[in-house]
Amino acid sequence: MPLIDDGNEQNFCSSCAFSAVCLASGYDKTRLREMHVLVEHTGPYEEGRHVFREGDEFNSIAAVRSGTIKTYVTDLEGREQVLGFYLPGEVIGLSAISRSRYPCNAVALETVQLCRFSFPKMATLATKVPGLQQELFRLLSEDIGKAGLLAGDFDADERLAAFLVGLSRRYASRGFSPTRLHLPMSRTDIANYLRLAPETVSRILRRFRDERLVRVERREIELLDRARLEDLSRNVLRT
Amino acid sequence: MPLIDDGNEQNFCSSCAFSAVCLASGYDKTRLREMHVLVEHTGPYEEGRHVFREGDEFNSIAAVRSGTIKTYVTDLEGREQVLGFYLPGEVIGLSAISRSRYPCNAVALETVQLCRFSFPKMATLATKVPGLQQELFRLLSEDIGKAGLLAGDFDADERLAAFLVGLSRRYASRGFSPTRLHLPMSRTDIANYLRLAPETVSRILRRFRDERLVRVERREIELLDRARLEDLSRNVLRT
DNA sequence: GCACCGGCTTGACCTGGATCAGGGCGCGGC
DNA sequence: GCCGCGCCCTGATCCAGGTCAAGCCGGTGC
Repeated sequence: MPLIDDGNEQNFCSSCAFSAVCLASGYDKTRLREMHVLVEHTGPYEEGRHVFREGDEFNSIAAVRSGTIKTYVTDLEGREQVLGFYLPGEVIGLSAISRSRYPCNAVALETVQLCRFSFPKMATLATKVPGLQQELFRLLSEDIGKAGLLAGDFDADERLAAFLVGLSRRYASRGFSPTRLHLPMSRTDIANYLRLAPETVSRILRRFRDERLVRVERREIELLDRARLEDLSRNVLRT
Repeated sequence: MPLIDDGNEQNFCSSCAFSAVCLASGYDKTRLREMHVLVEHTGPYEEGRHVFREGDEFNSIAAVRSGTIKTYVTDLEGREQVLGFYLPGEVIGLSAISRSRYPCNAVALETVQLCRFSFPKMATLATKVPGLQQELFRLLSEDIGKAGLLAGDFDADERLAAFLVGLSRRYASRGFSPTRLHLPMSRTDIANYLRLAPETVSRILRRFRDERLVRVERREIELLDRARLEDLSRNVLRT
């Protein structure tokens, strides 16, 4: 895992959430070089390969460059509980800071490339670059809110609609189509994440199709009536 | 709201989560004075009074000194959703950082006294006191995990047991009895927080009582069989 | 081609917890 | 004392979504 191109600003990983920060706030040549030292492009992680496992020592957070990651824990009866999906541009590992061990497993759903950041070095740099500290606080705080979203007592329709709209927005904010999306995860994973049975996801997707809200073909989904879906999910997503 | 006793180290608010940090890490007279400037003791907030409301501009986080705070949001149909309870020593307002507005309401359940910290000033100070930055990162990261706890698909028994054990642990870590506890919130609030109906909470509490797991008298609870309760809640709390 | 396998769908049935309805009890006001 | 009001408890009924069982469909190996 070589350190990345240290002289060439053009090649500085453009999908990393932090590069923009570093460039935007108090950016200068010296600091850019400091950033380079603590960024490491890793991968590819093929489908099914773990990026980290519960209990592993925490040392770095990572931005997804390409592919999709699923995080999950297993309960004492061995059942899996999906905690989240991470798309390109999103940051993984933040919940590990407090206990200095990863509290969950992270596995690649599709071939994944990562931008890995040493967290201790990052924190040190953050004391010198206020914008970076801000960005870290922001990312952490944002995740607190996100985690609570699915905790509410919403019915299955609301959950699934919110899931689709959420994905759509996340893809859209990264420049992908907000209406045609490819689901990188299985129905079972979606169901598990939403705390529903796979059969329920299947049935509701069927109903959404009958009501012309979506078009579904295997893992390709087209959102036909975003307004209605947004409406269904407004209690979950809080606009 | 006067700034607090600036000269006297003995009087420095002992229940504030951050004072300890400041004292532990790179503590010196100058920095202690800096801490004082950004700490403000506020209150009392009588039962039912709001500490902040959804949409209020975010400027400070606060440690609870005494009393209990409930946070909640209201959905578009006006129904309340309880997000959490904050006991003495716990920090409130962290989820507001990312959007610079409070994303929820916070109301006093019993007369509350607060230690209020200007967050911008706090962040600035954190660039000078690495231990403080660490502590902030830790607090934020911790909350990410906490929020996810109740999101799992647990049954009503597991939820209620986890609630009781969780409270017990939190009180214990602040020096209160881990077995005899006073519930500052109503059954309705507990039910709402756990995403159950109040009737369900009542029935399960009844059953726990019949099974000699707890003794219940109005809002006073004694945990009679902690081992069994811990066991019931282990999937939720993950030990 | 065919057989197998894993992911998905569909139907029939069951159940945990919500909902509805009613009643008790402690506390404050008068 | 008595009344009224919140809060809490309890029983009867209902239903969203889970579970069980079976079939489908596309992809892969032979």
